[in-house]
Amino acid sequence: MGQMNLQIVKGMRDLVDQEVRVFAHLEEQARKVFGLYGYQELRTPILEMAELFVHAIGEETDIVGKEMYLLEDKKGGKLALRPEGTAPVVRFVAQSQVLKHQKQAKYFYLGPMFRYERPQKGRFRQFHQIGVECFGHDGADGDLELFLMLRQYFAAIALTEVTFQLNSIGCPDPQCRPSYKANLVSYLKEKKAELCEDCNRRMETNPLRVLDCKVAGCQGITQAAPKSTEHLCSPCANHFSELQALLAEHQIAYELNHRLVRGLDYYSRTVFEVYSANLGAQSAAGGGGRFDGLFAQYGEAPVPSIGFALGLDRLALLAPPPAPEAPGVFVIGFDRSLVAKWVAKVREAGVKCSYDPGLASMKSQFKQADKAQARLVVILGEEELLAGKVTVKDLSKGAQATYSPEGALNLILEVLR
RNA sequence: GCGGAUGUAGCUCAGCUGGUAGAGCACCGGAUUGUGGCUCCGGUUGUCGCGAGUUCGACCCUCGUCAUUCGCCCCA
Repeated sequence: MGQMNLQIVKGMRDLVDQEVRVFAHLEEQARKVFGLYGYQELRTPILEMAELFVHAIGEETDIVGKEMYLLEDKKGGKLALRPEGTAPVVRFVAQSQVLKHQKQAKYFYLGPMFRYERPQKGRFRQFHQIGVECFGHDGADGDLELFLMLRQYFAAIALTEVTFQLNSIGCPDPQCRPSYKANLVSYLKEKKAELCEDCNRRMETNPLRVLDCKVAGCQGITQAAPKSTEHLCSPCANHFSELQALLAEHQIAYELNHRLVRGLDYYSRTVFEVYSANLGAQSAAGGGGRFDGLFAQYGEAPVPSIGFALGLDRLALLAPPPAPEAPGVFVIGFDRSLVAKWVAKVREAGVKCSYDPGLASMKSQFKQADKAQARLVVILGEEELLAGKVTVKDLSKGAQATYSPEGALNLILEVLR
């Protein structure tokens, strides 16, 4: 047997200690804030029927076409590692029929998602999202609630420097998005020669996508393109202006971006993204929108719905790290059993405690205490052993004194709890 | 799937048209024979990503391969 290749799978990563604390902190704050708004935590499986995502996200999207992790179970059932969180939540709501006995259902979820993409800054094949979905209410005040909640959440994690971008892409009514799309396509066809190769392709497959092309030449053209918000049917137009009025009323800052279109097929009306610089090419830390038509795509009775997802890995790059872990005690000595006894005693008292199992030289043990960022050092040397006493040194002050065993423990509790 | 950059000590990196490797930090020891963090002195550390090729000789040149990273596509 040769040397095993002990290497993590491409696009996956191990999170250790501080990194885990950052994630845990972001999750904990989400639970707290979303809970205030009446959202319940929902944990869905990581595996779903592949079909679920094909219907929700759209057959021709890259996510379904080439980025899903697909596998078969032993009976040949086609499964997928979930590439996003909305479809599973919708599946749960439909399957459990919660809306049969309540008007609204509000859930948040957090956990890993999987897409087979080329990794780069802020993008991994296993990535983590925090998302929320609100079902059963179609008013603009429902949209507003998400913005209020996001604002509160960003404040809770001390995240500044983010901006909301907002747009409305209308609904499937023939008077609305389809008519706008036709309008847009005919405009784009006139400019065909000036658009990049990709955009010429997108014009056929997904014309709205031309709007967010990054090529400078295309941007110049799309700047002047017809805007979706100017071609909304009147219910959609009312919804959008109502939302803008509410945002103003609650002093939520946003930028209208008529070139904002979201990647997944299920969105309708309100779409928005959370932007930040400092994310390299991945400037979006999150995004969401309304998806009133998704239930119908599954052959279910329609349910007005809206939600968003935040990229946890990206938030972790942006948010200031949480407070470091509380310091503890380090026990130093030469007598194995005496050291072990004190270590146990301090830990049982609820204070973080470590020691050098090698019981190296005093100097070395002190260095380790410093490195472990201990606040107090319990010294069990020969003098202490003879006198039946304990010396405690405060590393932050450099001062030390000798106590009875009881006195030492009291001091530790006083300083560190 | 496509393009660019990078792979040398535990970490961050240097290494001159090719002559078989170095710095800082870290680690260990000493100055301080019971005391860290600062300072000074000394010491250890390498299949130079992997595999071929060119060459008297390759960390350096060629090709391949793997990995990382930044972009494109797409998306959180």
